Amino acid sequence: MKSEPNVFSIDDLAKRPGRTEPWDGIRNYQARNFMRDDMSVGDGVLFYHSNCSPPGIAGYAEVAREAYPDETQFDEVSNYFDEKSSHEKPRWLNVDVKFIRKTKLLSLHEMREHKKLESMKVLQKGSRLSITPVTPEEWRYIQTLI
DNA sequence: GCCAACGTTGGC
DNA sequence: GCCAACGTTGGC
Repeated sequence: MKSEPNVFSIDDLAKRPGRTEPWDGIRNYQARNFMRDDMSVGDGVLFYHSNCSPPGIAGYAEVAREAYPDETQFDEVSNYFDEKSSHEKPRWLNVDVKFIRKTKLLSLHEMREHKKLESMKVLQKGSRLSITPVTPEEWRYIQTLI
């Protein structure tokens, strides 16, 4: 899961009450569907710092609550407000994410040097999704690196 | 700041 | 349903 560290970093997550935070503000259907369909409580999360220097995986987290309506879509003063959404028919969802631990940064550059990671969705050309799946093989290999 | 690669919107 | 215009992401 990508986050811009100047907006919300792995350190910010560690400081939240219960070390847990709703992963709100997702306004892309594919990313929403990953949360809705493919993420369960206890699933591992790679916390990726994007739009920074250097970008890369900065820590481990886990899914702490399955997908539920994203409150920010109903908040008129929020940047994430969606006037086409309603409590009756919420359009956007989020999971809760819980801090596990920080890691040595596994930079994007370094990730690209590992052949066993070349299939990762997040490394594909043009990949812009802020949430992408990781295979068990990719997960296990990354654990040998950080 | 640039820009490639997407996703979304809306006229037709 | 097509597709041009526009907006966003995020590495560089």
